[in-house]
Amino acid sequence: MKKLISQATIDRLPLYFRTLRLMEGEELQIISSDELGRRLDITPEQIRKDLATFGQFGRKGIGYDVHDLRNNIGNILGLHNKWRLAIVGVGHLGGALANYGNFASLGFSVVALLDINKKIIGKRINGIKIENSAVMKEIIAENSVDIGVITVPASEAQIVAENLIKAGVKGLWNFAPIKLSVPTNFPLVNEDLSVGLSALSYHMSKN
Amino acid sequence: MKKLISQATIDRLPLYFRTLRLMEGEELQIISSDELGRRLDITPEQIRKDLATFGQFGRKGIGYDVHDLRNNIGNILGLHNKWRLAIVGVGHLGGALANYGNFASLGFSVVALLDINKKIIGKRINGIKIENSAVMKEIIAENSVDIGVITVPASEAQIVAENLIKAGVKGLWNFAPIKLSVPTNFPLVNEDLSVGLSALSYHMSKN
DNA sequence: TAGATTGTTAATCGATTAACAATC
DNA sequence: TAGATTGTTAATCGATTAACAATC
Repeated sequence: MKKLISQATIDRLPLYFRTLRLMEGEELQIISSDELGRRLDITPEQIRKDLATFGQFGRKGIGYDVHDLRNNIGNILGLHNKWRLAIVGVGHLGGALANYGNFASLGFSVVALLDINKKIIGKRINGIKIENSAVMKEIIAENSVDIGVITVPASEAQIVAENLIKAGVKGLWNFAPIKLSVPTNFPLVNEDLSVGLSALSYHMSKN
Repeated sequence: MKKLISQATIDRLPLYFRTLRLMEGEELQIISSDELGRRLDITPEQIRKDLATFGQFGRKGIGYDVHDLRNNIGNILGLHNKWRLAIVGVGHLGGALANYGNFASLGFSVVALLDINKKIIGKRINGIKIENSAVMKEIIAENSVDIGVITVPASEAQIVAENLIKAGVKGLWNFAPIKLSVPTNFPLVNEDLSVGLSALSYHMSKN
């Protein structure tokens, strides 16, 4: 009987993780749910409830050990896994992600780049050679890729997703603005920039 | 007495909008909530409920006119506004967004680029000159900028946000991984890529 | 008319908030 | 001890799902 954990809770954990890391940098030893909540504009009750989903990490009357809690949340999120990414579609966005430094500190590294554009195949970004998508299966296997990053046009995204799954990736990070069909429970996260931008437009229009 | 509309509903509207646009391309005239739901993996009840929040757009026994509904949703989202964007921080991500074509079709256009790096000030991306962030106020005013896009490092994001608001932007689209403090109800949308990536890590770790 | 489909009310489900005993 | 703070149960709130009358 699997306990179901809400997506809202899972999406807050990275915020806690990041803030705790900042606090470690500030040499803070102990933190209360109250202070953590103040920094993130999240109620302390919400934080305690989220953490209680996974165990008991604090001490009554005291608070949470910053380092321990950061470690525990990192483990819950699986950030110790050193995930290996392949980016499919090395256009502007794919190229930007290949260069983006923020993921490395969370344990993610880009190990392969794939495209179908002959003009850029063979070029290198950050030392990584852009390979032909036609040999995706081999590249994914050779580089032990865990996560496929989809930054191709929407029209190509579904077939790329299927090929990545066939090639053996364990999860997909999709930037193409389209609903992908994947096997039930296959790990997939969509980063749909136009949703956020449209929501911003909505809120601005009301004012 | 303002009726409160859930963020979940607002975030689904862009999905409806996009799908309806595809359907227009397919020359579809009429669509049911059932068919629209099938394409997006959303229940037809949910779709009807979302739409009912804003009015009555369908015909009983018939369905929705694809073109009309697309237009209505576009109006609700404020996509007729031709929003003008300024990107602050022209690194890899900022540069990628400056080149990104998907927004233009939704009515957003990038009209200004700002950075503090002397090495890139004066260069052009897509014909737009990178200006010095020191003259932000003037650039924002001259170009009638509506939306500030924050793609600077997290350490700079708060001050950039404050400067953009002072300069007169009406909304912020923030890519820096940090909680920004802005005036109550000031339109702000966060695109925190590390949240999605961490959630993906979580789901992959469970398997 | 019979079948299809919306718009809306009612029922259910799930997430957040409040309250508080335990305990440092 | 008194004050602080967690972990957890109960209460509330809000969002989704179900049901169905209206109607094309």
